[in-house]
Amino acid sequence: MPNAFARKLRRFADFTPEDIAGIVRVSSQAETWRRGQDLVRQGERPENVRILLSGWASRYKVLDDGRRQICAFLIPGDICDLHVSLLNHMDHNIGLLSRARVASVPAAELHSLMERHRRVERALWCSSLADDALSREWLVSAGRRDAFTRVGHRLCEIRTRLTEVGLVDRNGEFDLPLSQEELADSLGLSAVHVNRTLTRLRGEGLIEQNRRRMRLSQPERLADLSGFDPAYLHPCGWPAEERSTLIG
Amino acid sequence: MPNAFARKLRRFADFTPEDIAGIVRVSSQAETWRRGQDLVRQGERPENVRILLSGWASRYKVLDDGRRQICAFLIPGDICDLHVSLLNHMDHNIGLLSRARVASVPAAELHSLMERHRRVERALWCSSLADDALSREWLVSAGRRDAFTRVGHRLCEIRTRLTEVGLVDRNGEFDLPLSQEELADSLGLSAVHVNRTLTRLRGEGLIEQNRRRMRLSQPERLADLSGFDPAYLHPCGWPAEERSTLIG
DNA sequence: CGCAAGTTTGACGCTGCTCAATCACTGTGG
DNA sequence: CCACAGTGATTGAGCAGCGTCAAACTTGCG
Repeated sequence: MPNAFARKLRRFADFTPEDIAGIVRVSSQAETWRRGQDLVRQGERPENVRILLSGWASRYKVLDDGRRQICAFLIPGDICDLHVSLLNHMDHNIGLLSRARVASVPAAELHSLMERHRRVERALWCSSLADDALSREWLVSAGRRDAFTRVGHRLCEIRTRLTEVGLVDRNGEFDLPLSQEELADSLGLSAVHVNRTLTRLRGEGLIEQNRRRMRLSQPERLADLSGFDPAYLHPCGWPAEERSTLIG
Repeated sequence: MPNAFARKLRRFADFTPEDIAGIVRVSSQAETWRRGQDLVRQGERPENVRILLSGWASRYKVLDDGRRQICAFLIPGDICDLHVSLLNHMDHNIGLLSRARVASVPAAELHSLMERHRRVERALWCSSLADDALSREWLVSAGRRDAFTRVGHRLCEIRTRLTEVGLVDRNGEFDLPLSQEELADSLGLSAVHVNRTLTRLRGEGLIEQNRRRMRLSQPERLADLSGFDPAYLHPCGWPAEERSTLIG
């Protein structure tokens, strides 16, 4: 599979080789960005749609007093903003959490791709819906889960998402390029409390870490303890029996 | 303006009379529902797109232990799920917070409307983007605002949304058909603490309530105190100077 | 080797939760 | 018309989860 973007979309549709070629063509112009840079800032009206080919990014907002809330993690294959051309301005920032390769596609080009390849269009909308579902689940965590289940649930979610794009290795290990503060800002917790919670998870034999590598030692048990049910990630855009009839 | 749905969409586009007629046609078949009924349940795959013509509804999820998180309020004119046909299942419930009139539109009919009236299609996507922005702001509240600013911010948001669809009267009063528990479940707080917070807001002369009528006595001050900036509601789908060139 | 950024740990206290009792309001049946 | 029940609002007491502050330690990087 040519690149992360195509790999991700394939989750939502059975593409023809022409579909794939179209996807790869629009996402071939990539630039390398550094950790800490902002792809887009609040209030801007970007010209292009950005696609993450490698590395992590986040949507985030900053309050008056400097507190920050990360609203989404973007991982390889994710589109940063499909709808750029419809908005009058960005209501949040998109910042890079690691070094990353980013493709920049003029909105018109993406729209024309969607016109010519309806399966691609459908896959893009599905992926956008999956993002909405993710966002709802983050709200449930922030609103109604305690620190322990919040952290556990988030780790399960990340592992599942990374698995889908082939970024979890045979041992179940994956790169997690997040500082504890960034994780905290995504969960609505303080960095100190995230630290204590990770320590506890480690102590209970649920996770193993060194450096920026992470492994969930007992994924099913952690999922159980933290109420993680991957259904909301919509692992497939539509029921298997309809895959062939609905597309095209 | 014929109905709440048309009134809402008009915010995002300059429609022709034919556009309006199309909108009204698809949303004319409405049924009355009672408070407490669920329009759609988690796990279902609904056939039709639902549109709220009057009354309030909520998207919500329930955790294993019975705790509930409301992820969105739907008010007159809102579409409950534009994307129903793309999903393999609902990842949340939609429940009615008050008696309501609900139109039920076959997905195919809505799609055909969108094909024939591109301004309507565009308005629908804009409204869907505005919902995403709302959802992000709820996450910011749940994650990073204290109880006082959380409640104040939510009240400002509700007032702004209701104003946009003409449901705030000359005195600034509006119907708020929410119990304190429902408000709490939307904010990630306990009902008791929401009660104390409302009492404080009342004590500071920021709000006035009786029964289910609400009035923000000093809207600007409350907005200021709670960090409410309506920009995220995307009051207009695109900049004014581009209204005429982008549509159609 | 040395600085900067990130992690870890402890102490302390506040915000917001839980439990529980009381009060107010609305609708119901006798 | 009134007693009664059920739902929601209000208030108090007690407490715990999590935040803040601060210091020590570790790791990454030039």
